[in-house]
Amino acid sequence: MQHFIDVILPLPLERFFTYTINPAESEFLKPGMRVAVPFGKSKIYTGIVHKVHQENTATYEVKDIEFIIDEQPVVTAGQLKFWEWIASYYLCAVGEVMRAALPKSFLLESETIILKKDSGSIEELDLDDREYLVMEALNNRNALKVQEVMDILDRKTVLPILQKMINKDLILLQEELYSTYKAKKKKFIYLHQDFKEEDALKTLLDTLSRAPKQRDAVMTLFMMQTGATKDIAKKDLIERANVTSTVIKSLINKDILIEIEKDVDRVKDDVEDGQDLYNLNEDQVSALAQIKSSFKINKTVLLHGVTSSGKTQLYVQLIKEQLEKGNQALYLLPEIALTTQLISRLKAFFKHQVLVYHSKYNLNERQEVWHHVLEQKEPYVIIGARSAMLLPFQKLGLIVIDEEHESSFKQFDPAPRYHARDASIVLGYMKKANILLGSATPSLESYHNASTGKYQLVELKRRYGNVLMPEINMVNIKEKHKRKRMNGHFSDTLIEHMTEAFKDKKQVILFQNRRGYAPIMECDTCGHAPQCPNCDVSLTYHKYKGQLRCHYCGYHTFVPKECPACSSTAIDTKGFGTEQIEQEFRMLFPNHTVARMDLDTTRGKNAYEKIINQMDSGEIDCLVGTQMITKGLDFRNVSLVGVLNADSMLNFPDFRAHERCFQLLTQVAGRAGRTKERGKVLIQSYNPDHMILQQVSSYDYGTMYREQVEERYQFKYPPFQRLIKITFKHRDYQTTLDSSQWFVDALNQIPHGVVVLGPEFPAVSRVRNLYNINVIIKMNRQQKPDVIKNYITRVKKSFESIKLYRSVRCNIDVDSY
DNA sequence: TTGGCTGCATGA
DNA sequence: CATGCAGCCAAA
Repeated sequence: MQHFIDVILPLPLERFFTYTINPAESEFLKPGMRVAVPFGKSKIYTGIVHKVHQENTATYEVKDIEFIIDEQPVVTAGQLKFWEWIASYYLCAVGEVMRAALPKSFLLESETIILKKDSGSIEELDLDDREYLVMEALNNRNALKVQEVMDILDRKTVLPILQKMINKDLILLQEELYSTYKAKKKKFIYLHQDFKEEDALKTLLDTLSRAPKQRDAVMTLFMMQTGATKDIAKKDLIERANVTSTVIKSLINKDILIEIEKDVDRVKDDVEDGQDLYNLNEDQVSALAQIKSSFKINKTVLLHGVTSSGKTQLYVQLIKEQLEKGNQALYLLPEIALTTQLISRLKAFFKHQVLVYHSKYNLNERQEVWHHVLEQKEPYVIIGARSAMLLPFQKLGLIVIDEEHESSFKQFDPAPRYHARDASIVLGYMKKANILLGSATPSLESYHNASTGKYQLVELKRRYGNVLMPEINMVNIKEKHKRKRMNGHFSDTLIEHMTEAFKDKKQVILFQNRRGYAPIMECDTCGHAPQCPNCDVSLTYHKYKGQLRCHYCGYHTFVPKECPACSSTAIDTKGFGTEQIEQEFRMLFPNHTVARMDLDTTRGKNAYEKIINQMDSGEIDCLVGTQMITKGLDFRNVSLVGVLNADSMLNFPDFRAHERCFQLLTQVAGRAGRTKERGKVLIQSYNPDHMILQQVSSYDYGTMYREQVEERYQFKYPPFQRLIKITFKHRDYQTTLDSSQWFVDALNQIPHGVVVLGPEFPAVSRVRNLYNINVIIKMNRQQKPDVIKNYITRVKKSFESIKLYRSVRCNIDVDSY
């Protein structure tokens, strides 16, 4: 009997691929193991075994697998099921989910290596120019990758040349599989066997009396060893004994000390001891009880707690109980809220039971976390951004989704375009885990689910320690302009309050949801505004760098001295961003320090942390930032938050604009006065009477919810309807338009009256030289999503078989937020 | 997604 | 006719 396996490959292909294996392999291989398989003419990929079977239905010649990578499955059966759910719900290939789920280091890559065969002098050989170049390069480096040959010869098709060279017996190809994973090594120091006895040690110390530093080192090592359970790291020894590494080295040379390099487990390394998380207050105790009773009947809970009401403490309690039961817990946060502040607090509480998983962590660390979760030697709490839900959970008891309203839980590009909140709720059902959503400003969807009884709503209405919610006041800048009370973009009221705050040695946060100096630079004479050559947007002026930048594609040029259209030198800017606010601040408050926090200033690896630390230590008086500052930052000494212009957020052409604006402003406001004294928030706006702003200032989530939900109902938006967005991209305008129109026409033949909107150009209709067109499909809750999704998939398949439209890229985004 | 194959335009 | 490039299609 023949044996086969079906394999998932990390490619955007619909199908599994079948390979032959021998009976022993068939015995050994289990779903979830990795195998290296040949695919295509020359490639080797890492695949995941999906199924081991004996059914030969193939009409083609089935290939053998290359080799087996794992002893044990690295992917659980539960994960495979979950992957398939994601693929079918979000309309993508399982392979794409696999690629998103596995740490990159799990995917071995084949790279064809070219080796030099004959060591004879190249001058003697009969070579043409290209062969000569390749041979010369091989003489210098003796191994080349195909990619490097392409670079050397500056052309794409090198394989025929290489083939010829193989035929001439000049080179050989080596298919090499390699893993990029390298365990972190650490050097440890041990005392040589001979000196373990006390007498021997004494004699040794005597002989070292003329080398006091070496003597110290040995003494210190001996002291560190006594009573210690762990091995002594070289670094620690050097530090403790206060000697240089040369001292250690000479001791090693004398065979007195031994140095051994060992793999250390990054994850378990270095946990600092810390304090307990404080006790719960009355409100929290009752909220906790409510949550637990809902969990008993397997109901998902939405925890609506005002900013700084101590939601985290509840999470910690619930997580603790799970860990005590020996379960795993998953704590999802938006990327940006995963600060060291929070992680170190949790590490202090849960010690080594905390695992952190997000994109800032390097591959090796992610691989280690994966193995820890899989092997579950201990109950762990995994704190992570959206991709953490793809870990190989075993006994998952609890999923906490904090800041559940955050749109960054949704992955946009590339596929799978999943929403981590929604998908992890499904994961929770599959794993029979309790689910807790938390937010100070819940998304309308979740709140709607709570009010229809699908979720249980639990509220925390007071701040921890009974600190009052900050007082929010509006500043009408239309008025202020009229009365000439504006100083740049600062109203007199804002300046007054800032001065006061600084007098009390308090800090201030200023919020402007736009980076750069000014979003538009415009010629006063002819009105010409420099545009991005690749995208359909104006370039943003960055004064500090003297550049005009495109925020969509990263294009940048120098600022023109005169208008490129009419040569006038009267060039002005429109609008303002964080950079301009920072500059105006320096003029207004020359004696106070300011820092800016936005995408531009947090590029570097630790830049973000650095700003937070400076803010914490009080080095900075004022922090100017974009929405980056709204997420989970906990500064104790901020008494005032200023929003420079709330209007830009209200006038966004998106059905979620008002909800977002409410959430954003409420969250920024929450940064003020987190301890004892009541904080203040000033919101500058041209429309201070706008509903949303009024609701923000009175903390009226309820009214906001009711009004918005009514609008959503009226205009057929979520949570009443499901949205699927299809985006078409192509460098040619007409092709994009035609192709999307074709798609719409095909979709309109869906029988059950699904609403298809578009083709529609988005606000920015061209990005990176590609035209973008959206088509939106709306379906109501009665319609079967599976049926419609199947139909969409069918339409997409026929779309892709049209020659004319083949080069149009077509992305399907289910529940596009 | 990748690579190779096909077909076509280009150039000596 | 060789070379180069674009578009198409299979991959197990």
